[in-house]
Amino acid sequence: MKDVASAAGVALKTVSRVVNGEPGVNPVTAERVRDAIDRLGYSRNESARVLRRGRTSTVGLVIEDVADPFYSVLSRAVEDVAITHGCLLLTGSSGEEPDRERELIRTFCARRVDGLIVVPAGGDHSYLRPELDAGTPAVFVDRPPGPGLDVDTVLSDNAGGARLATRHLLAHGHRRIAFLGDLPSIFTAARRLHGYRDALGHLFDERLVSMRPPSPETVRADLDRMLAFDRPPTALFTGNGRLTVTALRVLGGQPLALVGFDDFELADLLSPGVTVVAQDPAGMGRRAAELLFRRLAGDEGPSEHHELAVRLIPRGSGEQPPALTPEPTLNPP
Amino acid sequence: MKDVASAAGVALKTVSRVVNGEPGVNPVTAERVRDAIDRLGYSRNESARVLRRGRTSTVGLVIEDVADPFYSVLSRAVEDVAITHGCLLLTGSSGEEPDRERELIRTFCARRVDGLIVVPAGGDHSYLRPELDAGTPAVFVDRPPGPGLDVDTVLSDNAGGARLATRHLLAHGHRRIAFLGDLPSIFTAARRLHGYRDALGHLFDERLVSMRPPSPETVRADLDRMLAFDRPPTALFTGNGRLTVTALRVLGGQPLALVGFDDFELADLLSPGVTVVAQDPAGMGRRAAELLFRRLAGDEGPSEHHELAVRLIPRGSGEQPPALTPEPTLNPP
DNA sequence: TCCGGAGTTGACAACGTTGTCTGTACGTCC
DNA sequence: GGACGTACAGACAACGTTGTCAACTCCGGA
Repeated sequence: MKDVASAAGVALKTVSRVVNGEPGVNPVTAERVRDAIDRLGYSRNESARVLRRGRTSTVGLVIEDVADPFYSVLSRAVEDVAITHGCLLLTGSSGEEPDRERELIRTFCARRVDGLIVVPAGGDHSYLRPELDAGTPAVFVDRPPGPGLDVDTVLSDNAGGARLATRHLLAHGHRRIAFLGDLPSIFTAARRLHGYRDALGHLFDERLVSMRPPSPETVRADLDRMLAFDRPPTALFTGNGRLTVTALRVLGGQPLALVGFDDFELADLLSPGVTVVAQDPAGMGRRAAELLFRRLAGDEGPSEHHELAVRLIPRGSGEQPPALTPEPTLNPP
Repeated sequence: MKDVASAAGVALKTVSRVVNGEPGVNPVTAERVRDAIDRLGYSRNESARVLRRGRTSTVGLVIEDVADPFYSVLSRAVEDVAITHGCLLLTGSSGEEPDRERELIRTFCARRVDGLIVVPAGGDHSYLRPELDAGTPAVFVDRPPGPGLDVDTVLSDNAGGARLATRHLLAHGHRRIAFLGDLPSIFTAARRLHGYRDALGHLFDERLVSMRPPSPETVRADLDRMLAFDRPPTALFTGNGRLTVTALRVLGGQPLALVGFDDFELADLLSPGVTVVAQDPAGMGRRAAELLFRRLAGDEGPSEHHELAVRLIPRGSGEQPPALTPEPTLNPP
């Protein structure tokens, strides 16, 4: 900028004014400055600008894994909103590790992001307190923050979705409905278990529930075990997209009705099509980003807690009737 | 930092030394400083640090769309490499629009990223020249830059992969093999067309080729037209993942052998499984990032051009023999 | 007693911007 | 003719770091 100033024969401040489109510059002078800028290929140093002004026009996004379609769609939605506000997006994958999450947030804060959007992996976010008090707003998405932190949240109706799925299977005649979920320490998994249990009422049987990190081995073991029961499940409700896909691979044609939480590409092309409870990751990202930018614009209202609706998409796998099992005869009234 | 200094009763510079782990500080003093840091919840202002040191420890990544699995996997690989170098990743989606690509790169450069990784959308990148000359290295991934720019590239063996796919179908008895690709102005689409044509030799028939932006409508129209020919295609080679999926939807059980470029989740679960030529997006991201960090470490060697191998994964759809068609009888020797 | 050197510590400038304030020229109004 | 307002331009400090260099203390050796 100094070079531009001397090239144009004006003071530093005049160049600054031209670059920022501030009023009060003679059009002739401004033109001369713009010439010099083009000639020298000058571009403003944002670091210095940020240092001086205190705002970075940057938003930090912490998700579990960009490579997961759910989060990459959410991520894109956030980016699209950010761009309309002239903001750049810093993205980091926590890989479901609280330490990496914290490290990412620390790094983002050190770089003075204007705001944070977080899909939390850890259960304790008290370390965010100083940042929040310092005026850096945060929005939690998909899962709420640890206890004691009163921030905006955008969640899915997990329990409601699970109820929907379970009732759907009940309505198609199933009474023995298994549930595979992730660790109950994960908020969404716990909420979905709750909805499932709620919908089942007295039909709930804890032997038909398994909550652990999904892997082909664990899913296979769980399903094998359950299917060997006297009264095996006739339907399966899977608690997230990865589990649904893994279960499909493991089942390989077993006559088990299936409803999965989370929609996924090609669910309609499998045979039968896979009935799912679809969340709206793009909607969540958009909502969270809009909320964040409202905060950045000065909205000081009480923290907001949004819950986005989910919808059941019947495609075949969830509408199959119970396979013939000895169940009714085993349990005469 | 000033506050920390006065709280600990030392000079600014001493705090700086402690924060940066520089030697030559009395352990007792250092401890006192660390205490003060914890007490005040101080964290270094990276903007100021960047301004002073000239390096941002930031890398810019421009892709077409984070929400596309190919790019989100690539993106994650880049992030993983960046993190081992203590770098943060700025990501932006160009949406295949040259203007947005340019705008993103301009923004990244204004923020003084240390380096750029670009999946180019546009065909002209001469605007990058000043940045490159100024010492900001760039690596182009998936597609090369426009003419006249001599930078590192990491590409897939597109032509080889297309040859592989086409020969695979030929080997299974097909002689009428259709090709659906994206616009030939897109580098990868053109290379794949080239490989397809090369493998077909005199069997090439331009009426079996359609190259335009994929949408359900265009794909349906193209396939309907081709299947109505006297000698319709018995096999289809789709030039990218989106086209493969769209074609699968449109075909809905038509007896057409199929090989697709790009692997995708669940390709194995469809029936028949979808035979694909798989690229290695994670490998591309990793390779590009490693290359970039080598440049950042001072490697001044001539520009490198990596081509990653692809592999054919037979799953069923590409091994189907030609359906019975009048072809042989229509064309007696 | 003096000197040299190692081990610490601090003062100060600089990075490239922008906010504040001051200065100058010119035109207008009384 | 003088006071005043407007439009424009520039000087200077400040943002929060870090690199440079100088200074101070303490110790052992001459």
